[in-house]
Amino acid sequence: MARRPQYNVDEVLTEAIQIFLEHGFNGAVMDEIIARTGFNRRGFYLEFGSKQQFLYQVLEHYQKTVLHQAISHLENNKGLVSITAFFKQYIALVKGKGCLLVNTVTELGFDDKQVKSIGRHYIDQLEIGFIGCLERAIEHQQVRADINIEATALQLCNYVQGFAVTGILAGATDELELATEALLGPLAA
Amino acid sequence: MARRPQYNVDEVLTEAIQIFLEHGFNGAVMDEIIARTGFNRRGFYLEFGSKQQFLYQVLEHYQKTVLHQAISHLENNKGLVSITAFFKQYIALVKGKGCLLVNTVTELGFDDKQVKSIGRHYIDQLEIGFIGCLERAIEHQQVRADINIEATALQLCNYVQGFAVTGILAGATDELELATEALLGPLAA
DNA sequence: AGGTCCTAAGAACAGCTGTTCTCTAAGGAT
DNA sequence: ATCCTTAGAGAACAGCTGTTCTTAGGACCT
Repeated sequence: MARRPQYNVDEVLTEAIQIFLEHGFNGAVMDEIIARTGFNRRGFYLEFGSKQQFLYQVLEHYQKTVLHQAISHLENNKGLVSITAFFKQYIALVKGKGCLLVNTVTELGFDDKQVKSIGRHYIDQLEIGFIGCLERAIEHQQVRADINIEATALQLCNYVQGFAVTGILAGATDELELATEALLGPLAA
Repeated sequence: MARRPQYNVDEVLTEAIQIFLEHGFNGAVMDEIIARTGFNRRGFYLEFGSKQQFLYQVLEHYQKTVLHQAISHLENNKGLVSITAFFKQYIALVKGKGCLLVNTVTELGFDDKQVKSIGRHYIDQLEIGFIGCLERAIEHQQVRADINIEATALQLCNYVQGFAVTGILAGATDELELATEALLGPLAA
């Protein structure tokens, strides 16, 4: 045996999230990725193969470590409370930064079918989570019984993507929180 | 005098919208821009100076010729009808394509302050339009009188940005229309 | 301690990108 | 018809980008 790697793949992926958020995929250059992740070129290509395949792993890491913090609330499925908790958490995650998944879809969605597919699965996951919570919320009479669950879930999904964009433009204001109140208020029973 | 240019700046800008929508800013290369716009390199740099300044002009053109088709409905200010018309038109514009302004903000928003500024102005413009229409709608008792106008306008703005993202991922389905019904329904008086 | 395997650092490379330059000829003015 | 300005096509260029290769040194095992 010989020396062991000094880098930690998880730390590399975490730092890469920041880099891609700042510059996009095509705007992020290998020199910066190497420098900021504390990686080295040889190891990088041994580990990931290419910049593009690296992106896929970063996206997966982003979903597991960042987005999951919000989505786990939906998976708890405690009705309206879970939805409210999801939005609160999600806003905290994207405020001032945006969402790496959304940014990647808007940048590469046409050229890269895999990115598009990842994006679709993400939306599906969200929709399923919302539908579950809405069903539970109706059971417990937390929301109006006459809402169309599927349409409302789509509405909420759409809303989430909006935050990802507005989050980049919104400064320190509480625009996002205000908008969420207007969104969830009318649903309540 | 001598020869006149064979290209038409408006046509060039219109074709460029497509190119940037497909590949993003950094992903769109000059060779394709030159080839598809029927432009020539020399004329391009005489006319626009650089790829980046070209982008700003394309964005302006995009707002004037594409987004304005939707926003003009808000400027009509006929209350809820205008808002409904806006969404219908906007969905048609971004379905299967996305929004160039949103794509550019998510790709370059951190590095390019001018792009960020353009994005902010766009959101402000939307918000003002929505507020005007909501005020009118309340006057005419088209929506519930107890809504918070500012918060609802923010909510609608956010929604618009969501469509820009979902529009890329949604295929030929009517997800977007369904979601809009769920959005505007609860507002109605 | 010494040998050996494998890592870190970065030089090197080929291809690409945005931009500039050259040269030819189109076409309006006279 | 001729001149002369300027557009068009693309060659040329410098700098950059992703990727590979070289080299020197570090750490684990015996």
